[in-house]
Amino acid sequence: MKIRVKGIENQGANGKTNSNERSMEVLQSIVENYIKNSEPVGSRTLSKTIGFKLSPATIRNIMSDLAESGYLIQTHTSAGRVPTDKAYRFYVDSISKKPAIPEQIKQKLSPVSNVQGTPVEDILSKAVHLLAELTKFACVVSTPKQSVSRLQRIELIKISEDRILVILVTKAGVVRDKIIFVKENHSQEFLSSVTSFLNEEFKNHSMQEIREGIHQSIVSDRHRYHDLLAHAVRLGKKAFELNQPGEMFIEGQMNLLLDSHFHEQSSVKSLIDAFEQKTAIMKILDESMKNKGVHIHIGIENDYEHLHKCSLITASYRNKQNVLGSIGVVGPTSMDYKRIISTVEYTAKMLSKTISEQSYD
Amino acid sequence: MKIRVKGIENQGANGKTNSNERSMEVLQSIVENYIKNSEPVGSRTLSKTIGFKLSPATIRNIMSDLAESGYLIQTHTSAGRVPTDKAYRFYVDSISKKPAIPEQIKQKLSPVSNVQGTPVEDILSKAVHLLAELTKFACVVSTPKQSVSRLQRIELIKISEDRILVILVTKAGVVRDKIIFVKENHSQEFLSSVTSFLNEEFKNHSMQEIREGIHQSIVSDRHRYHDLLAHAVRLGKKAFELNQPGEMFIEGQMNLLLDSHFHEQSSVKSLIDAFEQKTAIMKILDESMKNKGVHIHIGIENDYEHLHKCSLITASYRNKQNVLGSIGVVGPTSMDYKRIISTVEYTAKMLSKTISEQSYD
DNA sequence: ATTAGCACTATTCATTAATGAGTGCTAATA
DNA sequence: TATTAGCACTCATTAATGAATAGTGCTAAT
Repeated sequence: MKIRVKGIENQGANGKTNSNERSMEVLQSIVENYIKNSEPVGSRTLSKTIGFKLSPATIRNIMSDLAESGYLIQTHTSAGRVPTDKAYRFYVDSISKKPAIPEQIKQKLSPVSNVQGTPVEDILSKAVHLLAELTKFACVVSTPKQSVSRLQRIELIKISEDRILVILVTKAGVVRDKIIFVKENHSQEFLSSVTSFLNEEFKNHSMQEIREGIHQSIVSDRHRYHDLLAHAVRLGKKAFELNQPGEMFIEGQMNLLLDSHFHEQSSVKSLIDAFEQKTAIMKILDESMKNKGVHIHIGIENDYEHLHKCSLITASYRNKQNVLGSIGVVGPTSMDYKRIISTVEYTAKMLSKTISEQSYD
Repeated sequence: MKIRVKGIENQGANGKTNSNERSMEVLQSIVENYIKNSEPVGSRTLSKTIGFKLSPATIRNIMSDLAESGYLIQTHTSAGRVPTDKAYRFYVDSISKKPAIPEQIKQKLSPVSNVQGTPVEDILSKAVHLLAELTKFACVVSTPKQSVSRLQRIELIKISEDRILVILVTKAGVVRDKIIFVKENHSQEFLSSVTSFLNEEFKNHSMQEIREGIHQSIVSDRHRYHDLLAHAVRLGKKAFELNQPGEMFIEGQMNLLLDSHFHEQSSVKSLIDAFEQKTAIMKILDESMKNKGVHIHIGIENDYEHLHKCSLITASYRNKQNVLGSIGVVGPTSMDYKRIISTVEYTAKMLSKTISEQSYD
């Protein structure tokens, strides 16, 4: 019985590097073929596509090994083979040089940077919309995290006897407004002094810091603010209380339903669930903010079960100071990784550039 | 040859009201049956469901007439018959008493009214989300039209040398912010005087009025504001310039794809297009603001071709003063009209109530 | 005016058989 | 010894067939 190299992972175990390199090339070809045609790829077809360098029989042997090591599966005996998530992972990791961004894509995305005085939300919405159009998959973007944003300016505006409008402008250029209810009927003059106190005290601090430090900081300044204090503490606390759980814009969900991989009823339901229950995707976007570069989650690698048939490609965007949020694509595991990865990367870059220019630093 | 009453429209033409009433009842039964089962309904089935009051043969005759008058079509010779859009229109128009809102629906929608100090956008988003959950179709809501909203308060805040943050608070409680760019480096004091001038002058006026009257109004007050004037005009113009084209929130698009009526590839594409190209739906929502009550657009009645297989049920919402926007459902023409109509109506009512309570009147 | 009866039609469903793409194994080959 | 050709085998897909079914339209009877 012949001894065959079983997997790509035990490379070098027996010096048969040659054979292993070939296996890798074959696997790459299979993945690319499947990505292109969405059909199980057989030995003969493959032999053709790689230019008859190997005969179908040889390829069969290699494929057999790859199947045994979990890179390929057969849907049934007489069918070709289909890459597993493990194969996609290998494929993605083996991508060395990213393709250049086609001029067409650059052009399509140029509206993202043609903005002046546009709220950050609108820029995000525009970007995610274009990304969906380009990739033909579902795309998501998370709005800047409140906790890390740094304060540029706060404003308290009395709009009725018991209501005060709070405007928070962050360094990133995000404007958040909310209305707080108060029992006391403060005068606008009083609010103005609280406003200027808060601005003086907390400008350039992150919301997180402010929330943690507000009580203490005000107390230490007691001598300067006398009776203003009690109210200022109360108002400030309410004003900086974070009420938004972190939003997410979604675009092009329906694109996924044109994709042949999601034609079954159950898949559709999974997808609906995944987008309804935004938390899972949100978590992945949040995770993606922790490290630089593009993040790739392939099928089963996702914790959330309903995303097991999807891959997510995400990248964070930032301004000069902070990482603000993430943008990403949700598509079938058999997506064209090279193209999608570079598109997401480019989009995130554009987004960062645009938002940085709008930031107050 | 027998002379038959051909359609429901020529009622009374020959005094055979009896026969006509029966035709109407049959048609209603057919529509309800089809709505329920999504399957062509045949004479025997129908005879059963109406309790054998009429024999299948009689029903066949009636159905034949109805088909000839364009209320029913057959997909093929040996199949039952399916209602046309004309039939749905007749059915909808013949609904006399609306069903009471089930307690369950009331309960589900109660979160809409449990809000205090929530931005109107969030209320709308919540409402449309719940509506989608209840109806299992796609739902849309338009944000309050800027032009009809009346000013509660404007605020100009200097946030950098060349940028001014404009906050517009409307009577309905909508807060709009935008950043305008200026060449002159105005002081905050100066901005404050412009602010109080604008507030004094334009409070309670609609944005429309303000935009039209700003130049004239300021000019007539020339004596009071001297050199403030030129700048105030410029700033005010920029501030009230409407830049948002009117937004729309969409929820539950994907629900439609679980519906058997949209299973064909072409239908799906149509839907994607309809939701991508928001203008068509937006137009219908806008239209719906002009008249009170629930509006119903059935299939072919829609101008936009991609909506020919959909029906839209819309209703406007308002505060005490103005009609603000509309909320609606997009579903298959064979939707359960009674249920959907009353649900939309109830949701719009809740929305109006909630928003009115938040308004500054 | 209504209904029963019957001939007719078209879909749907299960069965069957032919086709074909693909595999695995073995023996021949370079 | 690695590669390849050849062959038997498997199983999905497709088309063809026929029975069952749900429906219609017409005519004659009630």
